[in-house]
Amino acid sequence: MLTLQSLREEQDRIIAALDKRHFDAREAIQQVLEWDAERRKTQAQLDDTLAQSNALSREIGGLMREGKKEEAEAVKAQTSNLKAQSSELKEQMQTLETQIHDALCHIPNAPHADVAAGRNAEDNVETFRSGDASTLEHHKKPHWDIAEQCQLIDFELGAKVTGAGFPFYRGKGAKLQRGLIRFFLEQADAAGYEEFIPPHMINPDSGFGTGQLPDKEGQMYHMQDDELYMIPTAEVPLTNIYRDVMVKEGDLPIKLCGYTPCFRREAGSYGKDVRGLNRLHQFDKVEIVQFAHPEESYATLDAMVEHVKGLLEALELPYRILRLCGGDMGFTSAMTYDFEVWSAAQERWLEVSSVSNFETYQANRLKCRYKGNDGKTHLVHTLNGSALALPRIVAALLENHQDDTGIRIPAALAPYCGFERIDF
RNA sequence: GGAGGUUUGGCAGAGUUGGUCGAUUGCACCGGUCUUGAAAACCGGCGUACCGCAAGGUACCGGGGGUUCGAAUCCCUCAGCCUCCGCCA
Repeated sequence: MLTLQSLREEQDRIIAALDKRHFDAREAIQQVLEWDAERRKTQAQLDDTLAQSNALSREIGGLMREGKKEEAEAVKAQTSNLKAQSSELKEQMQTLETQIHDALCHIPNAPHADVAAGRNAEDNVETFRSGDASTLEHHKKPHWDIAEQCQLIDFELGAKVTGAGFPFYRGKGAKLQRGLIRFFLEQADAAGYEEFIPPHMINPDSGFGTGQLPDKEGQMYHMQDDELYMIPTAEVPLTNIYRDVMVKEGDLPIKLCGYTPCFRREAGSYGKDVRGLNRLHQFDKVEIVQFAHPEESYATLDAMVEHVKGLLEALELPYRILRLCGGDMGFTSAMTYDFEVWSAAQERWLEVSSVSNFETYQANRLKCRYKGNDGKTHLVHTLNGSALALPRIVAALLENHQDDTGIRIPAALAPYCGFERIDF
């Protein structure tokens, strides 16, 4: 969430930035600032009351030690009024703090100055495209047909055993998954990201830390008996490693990566968007995460974008990069680049990666800070990106590297799969 | 799942018959003296957050709640860790 300090100091800038999301923050911010002023006033009163209580208690302590019991009793009588006062003030404080917190939780991150205003995906800005329109393939067999024909993925079996959106991968389909995961992890490793295998379930504190809770509660699978959530992305456990941690300024940037399955309820999705591998309830992804110095975080974002580019180049897939407009960005992000690969059968672009800088929005929830040269503590900037999400990559590989007799596995990937072709 | 123990500031480790304890001490760390430089020694500093222009105040000894004029110290509850038992990949 945004910091109170930033709301106080840069109210106008934040309101203007949030306008780019078509989020009118004027009223909410006004309200928060009012509550905050009240909170500060209340705290001053409370602190004062408590200070008086403490003074009397010390006095009583001194009198008791000297054995002046009656005098002590007399002083005790004075405390009851203060006690009632302070408990009332405490209650007021708590109410105000809760109100402020709840309100802050419902204000999205302020987009970076370079982010375009805009309502939806059509307003996103293409910042890079591999090749040009003439290099795009068309009229290919859709990946769901190939997956069935070559027995790579069994959607119906998944539907029987679990439900729609939980496919089985089999044979070369399974090996392709494993090969891609290893390929992505090795690339991340080479780029200096430390590999983790995190838990696949998280507690509510972690869900709050990265912003899934309370805003996206319904998107996660929830184990009610144990109050745990299935992770929607490795971002959540990886980023929460540094929840409530004071990092050393010299240790920044911290670079982590990890492969996990990701679980998403995807409530409300339907139609062609969910066909085949387009949208699944469980899918595999390698995630990269960085904790960066605020002054470096946009250079870091660029470096992460370059990393993902390298992966798509190696897979020889046609792709483009979009800088999302305000209206299409996630709640917690200050700037996001989406990567899309071409589906030669569906003849449309499929999102395979999202790389974001959250600035201090997550760090403020996580309380992940460093002590600067100035001796003060500052929030770090957090960033993450998919590198990469597998299903749509598989779809794109099957469709774009298709010829009359089968599928060619790109040379960079083949060693990880153990085969160079999938024959029809 | 059952029984017992335990949880203190970056780490180690005091403090549990409630009362100058936000907390002794050591290490680590930062600054200074000394030194050509370093080490050693000595001196000083050294938790976090909030309120306040400041002086200063308030809160925090795993989390939450309670008893009390007053709690790191007593009670309840939840969680983590350790030991033993049970069950099991």
